[in-house]
Amino acid sequence: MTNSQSIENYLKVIFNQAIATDDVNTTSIAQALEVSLPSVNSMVKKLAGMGLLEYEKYKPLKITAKGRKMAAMIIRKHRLTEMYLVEKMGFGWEEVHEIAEQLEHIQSVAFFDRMDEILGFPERDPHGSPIPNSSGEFATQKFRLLSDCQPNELVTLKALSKTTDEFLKYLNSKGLALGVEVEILKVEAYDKNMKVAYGGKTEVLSALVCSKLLVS
Amino acid sequence: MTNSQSIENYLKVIFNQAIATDDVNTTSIAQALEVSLPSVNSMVKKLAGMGLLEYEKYKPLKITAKGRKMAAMIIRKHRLTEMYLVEKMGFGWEEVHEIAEQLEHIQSVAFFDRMDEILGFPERDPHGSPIPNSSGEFATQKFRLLSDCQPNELVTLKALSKTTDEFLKYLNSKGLALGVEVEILKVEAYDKNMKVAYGGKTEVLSALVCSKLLVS
DNA sequence: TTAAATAGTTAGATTTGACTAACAAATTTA
DNA sequence: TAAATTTGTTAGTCAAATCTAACTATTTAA
Ligand SMILES: [Mn+2]
Ligand SMILES: [Mn+2]
Ligand SMILES: [Mn+2]
Ligand SMILES: [Mn+2]
Repeated sequence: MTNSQSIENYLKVIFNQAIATDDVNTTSIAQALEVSLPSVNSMVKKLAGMGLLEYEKYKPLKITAKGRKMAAMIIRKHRLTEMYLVEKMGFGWEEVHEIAEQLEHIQSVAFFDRMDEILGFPERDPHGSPIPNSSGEFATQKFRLLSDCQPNELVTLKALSKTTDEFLKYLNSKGLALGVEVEILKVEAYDKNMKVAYGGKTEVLSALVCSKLLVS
Repeated sequence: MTNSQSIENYLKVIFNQAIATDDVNTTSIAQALEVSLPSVNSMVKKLAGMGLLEYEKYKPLKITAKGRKMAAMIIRKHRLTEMYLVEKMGFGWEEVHEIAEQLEHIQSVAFFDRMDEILGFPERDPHGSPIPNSSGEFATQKFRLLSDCQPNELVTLKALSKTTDEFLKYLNSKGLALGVEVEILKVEAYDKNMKVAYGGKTEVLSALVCSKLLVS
């Protein structure tokens, strides 16, 4: 095999960080993957040798077009899997990430293309993140943070940012799901807590929660 | 992770060989996995250290109850996957083995139990091999070889032995599938070719083919 | 029943992907 | 701007899983 799981996991992290900040630093990769800095350093050299990154000592890393393409295909597999698990196998959105983290390394284009077909070529995964198509292209539409919205706005929950299974369980307990319409009633000046209304009830959401909800 | 893919692949091969011959030898493992004898030797010692095998220098290997149980769970994952790919994702029986070879290493009991449930707890995979249940038990019903049948017998194709994707494609081309009723018309004394009738036509099947078809 | 062939083992090397310890460069802060 | 802190690199080690070469035990055949 030319690509190990390890290589794929590094590449995916680097790609995701590159979306946010364009150039990427070693320490943040180490944190994301929970490995030591020297491990990152040596893998980065290998990835550069494979033409997936540009690397110069002490300079920030840049992902190449080839690296982006390859990363997009891994993310495609991850997100299609999550969507398939939720839509076709009855898992909850809080149960699928860990399974997808493993399935994304399966080497069978046909397997994922079949998932895609069965799902009707979805553009977003169960958490609202875009699913790259089989050419590696994907929606770049940006949503607003709920925490940037003002009182009296009426918005729709579209996606989540930096989600964890625990956060998803919290959202379940509050009846918050993608597509829910939320009206902002009041923003507390002191701590930015938001009083909101949705699904026929009112709730108070913390600033932390509001900063992870993407709306339009 | 306590079990690597490599460990799982060895254990599965050893289990399958143990079904056929009770005790297993190093060389046949090496051939099945296409690795060198020393590689097998060192892995066997490791598996013995894990309590999955009994190993004494120069003696045939024996799989322990613990080893059998673990192997059965891997085979369960493999065969459930094959069944799911065929029944729920529209793959042909000749397309699923290689994908299952990878998916069998996914560490999520829930994922495979959900497949099992969706499939209605099938007892056999698309090739007629028994699927262990979630406790590791499975049907041990033995079928006859078509090559052991006599003229004028009417039998049903139930399973395949030592199948490959190429053999499955050959069966497709001949319209042979599990459940097909086959009547033996004549056995050629010289080369054991069989003249058979099924699906409203007659065909001549070679001894090689007949020795891979399991019937009842 | 010895010799030849086969099967299994040991020793030592290699690759991959991790690690720690030590150090060097870059950045921040005083 | 010099010192302190943070970030990144190098060197060297380790474990897992593989290999080849050399050797030993067991089995088969002359
Ligand atoms: Mn995910
Ligand atoms: Mn992964
Ligand atoms: Mn198979
Ligand atoms: Mn496998």
